[in-house]
Amino acid sequence: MLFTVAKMPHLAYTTVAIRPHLLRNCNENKLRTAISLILRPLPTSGRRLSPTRAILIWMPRLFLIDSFGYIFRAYHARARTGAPPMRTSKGVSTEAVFIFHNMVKKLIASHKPDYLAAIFESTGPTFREQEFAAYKANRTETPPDLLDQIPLVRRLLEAMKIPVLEFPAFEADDVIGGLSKKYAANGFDVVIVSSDKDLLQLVTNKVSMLNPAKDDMMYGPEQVKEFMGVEPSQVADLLALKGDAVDNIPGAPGIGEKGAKDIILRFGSVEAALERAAEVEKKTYRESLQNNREQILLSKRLATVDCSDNVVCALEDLQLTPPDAVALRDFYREMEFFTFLKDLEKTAPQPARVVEYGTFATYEELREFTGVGPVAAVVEESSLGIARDGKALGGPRELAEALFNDGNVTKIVHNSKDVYRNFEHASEIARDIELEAFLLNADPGGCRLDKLSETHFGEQHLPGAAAKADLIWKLAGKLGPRVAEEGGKVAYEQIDLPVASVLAKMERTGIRVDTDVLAGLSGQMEAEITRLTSEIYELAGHPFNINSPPQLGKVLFEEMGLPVQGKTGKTKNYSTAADVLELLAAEHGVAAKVLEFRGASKLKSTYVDALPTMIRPATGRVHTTFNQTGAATGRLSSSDPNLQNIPIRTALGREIRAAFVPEPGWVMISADYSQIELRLLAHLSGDSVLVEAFQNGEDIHTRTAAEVFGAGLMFVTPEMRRSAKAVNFGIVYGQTAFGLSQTLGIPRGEAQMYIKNYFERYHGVRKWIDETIAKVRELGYSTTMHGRRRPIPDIQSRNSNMRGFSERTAVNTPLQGSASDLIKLAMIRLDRELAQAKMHARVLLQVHDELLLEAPADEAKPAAELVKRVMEGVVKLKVPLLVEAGVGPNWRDAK
DNA sequence: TCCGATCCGTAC
DNA sequence: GACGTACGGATCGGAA
Repeated sequence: MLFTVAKMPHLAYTTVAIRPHLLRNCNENKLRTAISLILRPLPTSGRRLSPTRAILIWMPRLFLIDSFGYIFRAYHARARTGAPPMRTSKGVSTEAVFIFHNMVKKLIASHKPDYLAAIFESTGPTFREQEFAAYKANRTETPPDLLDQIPLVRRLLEAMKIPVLEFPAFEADDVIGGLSKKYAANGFDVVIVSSDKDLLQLVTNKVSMLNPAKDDMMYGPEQVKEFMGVEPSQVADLLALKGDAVDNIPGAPGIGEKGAKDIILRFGSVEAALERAAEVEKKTYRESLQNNREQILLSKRLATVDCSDNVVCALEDLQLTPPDAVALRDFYREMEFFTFLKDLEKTAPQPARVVEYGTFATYEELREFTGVGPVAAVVEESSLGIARDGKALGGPRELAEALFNDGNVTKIVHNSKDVYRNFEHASEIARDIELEAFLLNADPGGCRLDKLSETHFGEQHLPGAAAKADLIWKLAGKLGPRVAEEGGKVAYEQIDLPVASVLAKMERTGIRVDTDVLAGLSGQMEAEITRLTSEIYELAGHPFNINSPPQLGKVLFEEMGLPVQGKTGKTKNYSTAADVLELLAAEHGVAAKVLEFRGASKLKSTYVDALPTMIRPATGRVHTTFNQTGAATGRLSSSDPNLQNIPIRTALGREIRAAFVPEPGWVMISADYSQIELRLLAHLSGDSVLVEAFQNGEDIHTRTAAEVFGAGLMFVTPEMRRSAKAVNFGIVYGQTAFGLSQTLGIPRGEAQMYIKNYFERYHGVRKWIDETIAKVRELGYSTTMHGRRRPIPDIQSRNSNMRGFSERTAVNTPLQGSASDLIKLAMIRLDRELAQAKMHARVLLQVHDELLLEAPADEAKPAAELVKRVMEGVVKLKVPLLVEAGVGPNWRDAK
């Protein structure tokens, strides 16, 4: 919390941190005075100082309300006076709610907590009751009319947006103990709001207690000592001896308040007192200590608050937020708290925007609404929702098509691609808040509508199309200005928004799959798998599930005694990953067979058998879904099915690509960028060697081999080129020497040498990497060539693992993300040019650096040339972009 | 019976 | 632990 101390012209602009415990029982005026004493006037001779004010910074403060304890005491305090209980006209008891509400309201007004939570007792037995059946047995039975008010208090807290914490088997005291210890250790000032003296044991320099029942008395360590006569840490010891009637802590018979205090002051603790009981002069005390050892120790356990890290709650959930004015108003009405109702209307004359819901049944009725200005729109299973400015309507889904086809209506949606996909003739959509949210924070998963509602309004939204449309409208108001101010506008307007309709077209088109080819492969693989299965069983001596890594691990490493190469991450099982099996292949034939089994099994289950089930009967083709917000770098992702990971590397896998075929009489065209990320690295870093290599049209891996191994270009062997290729890939991914040594199967020192040589030759790259990391560290986010941003907060982390990860991400994102921007731009232009040229060729898939098209055979040549021209000419870089395009009867052969 | 975690492997 | 970005199948164990 910040506030300005005015009228202190002798002070320069100064920041002071104040811990509340230094200024207990201090109001704002006293605080100002204190500050003026703390700050010394700065010399003003010679120059003017401005601005002349001081800013005080409170440490963040967490208030924990011992809710039930407070309600209970407040209720009985009133009952003792004999005053009539407070009830509504319908006879509902409201007194405790009223008292609690006043307390919380006053607390917020006078202390302005940063974080606040109301703690409740859990239902069910706590560990204290399990240990000592009589615990709290003396406590007055909770009166039923008080009990009935507990749910009302909870509703009040909900309306005030104050989080309620309750955990099974933990008393409120223990929850408070755990939280106060944890957050005090994290630099918070914790204030416990309670009138229970047991809790004074939690007080430290960072934890204080506020007693709202005693004129907001604030207890710090000194006040506790004054009040209790012992240190806060000795409060439990004190209670253990003197006992507590309310909680039915038995204590030491014959030792009362005075005796307990003396004993604790003298010995320091219960344990020490028991140890040295013989030294106690007074006979009753001495004998009580000597004869009641177990009971006293039990008492201490009962009186001690459990401060272990016992509960889980997210800090951000505890942040104090403004109340839900609408819910609060309704609640006040129900409780007949008319004064509060008036206050509420006074302070918030425009009580939270209330949505006016309505319906429409015909397009004419819809038109009345849409004719006025932009609308947020959403299509659900059977309904259409539209909204603007606090008005939201719901109607039949049948009218959605007319709405989206109507070019005169400005539409704002969440996920425009879906609309384009579902409505072929949809007019242009003005805004897509999913993409806006993604451009602001490239968090896959964080852009879903429900997530956005939670993030921006901290609430689950109502179900129903009208409410959803209202939510979209509200979010649009929040996100739009930010995209403009905070960057990402170019990427949004020029790339992500326009590419949505292109992607929708691709999804609608789908791709033809030759099921005969797949059926043939399936049979072939089945035979292979059967053969390998029996061979592996033979070698193992018995059958087992080869697909189960734990079972396979047991067979290989326990039964067959093969050397263990490593353990898996979480479960510490034997690793049976491919690199491990490759090492084992030298030891035992079974490893190679398992590798073969795995390969065939993977291909069969993931692709060969799965793809035919994904064919949509209506079109006879498979229609993937491209996700524009699925990858933090801005890449697309593909799912249901994923057509961006169809095999190509192995011969058998490549056969699967032969099953992707064009329309009869058409051909496949595949066009892919050659080394686009390395070309972008050359462009962005300006490294002279790299730039020159690309300008000269050299083979970049051969060139790198020559540089790293200090050989002439003519003397680079295939082996050297292979190593250099791995180095080049590693650079893009921020590889370490360890990673490279693993990839290449060479000693780490050798890998380190490769990397060292690389950076010596490509020193421009080294410089760019360093500068890129430095920039991300400064800004907190990474950017692509077109201004797409990806937040990378962990780059400041003290954890070197996290920091290293962030640094690699910081280097990789501009490369991967810019490449992704470029191919999306190319797709947008290609779509336009194909239409202008009135060609029938159409884009089917994008696989990061590749576009796959199908075209009538007679269009093959011009279409392939067009694709190549558009992709290569998408931007002008310091190095040329090269696209390799091929035509063929299927995907495999179009290369 | 369903769901999430884990391991593993496919793509760029 | 150690190479960036994804998606998905099989298994397994626990929750419903």
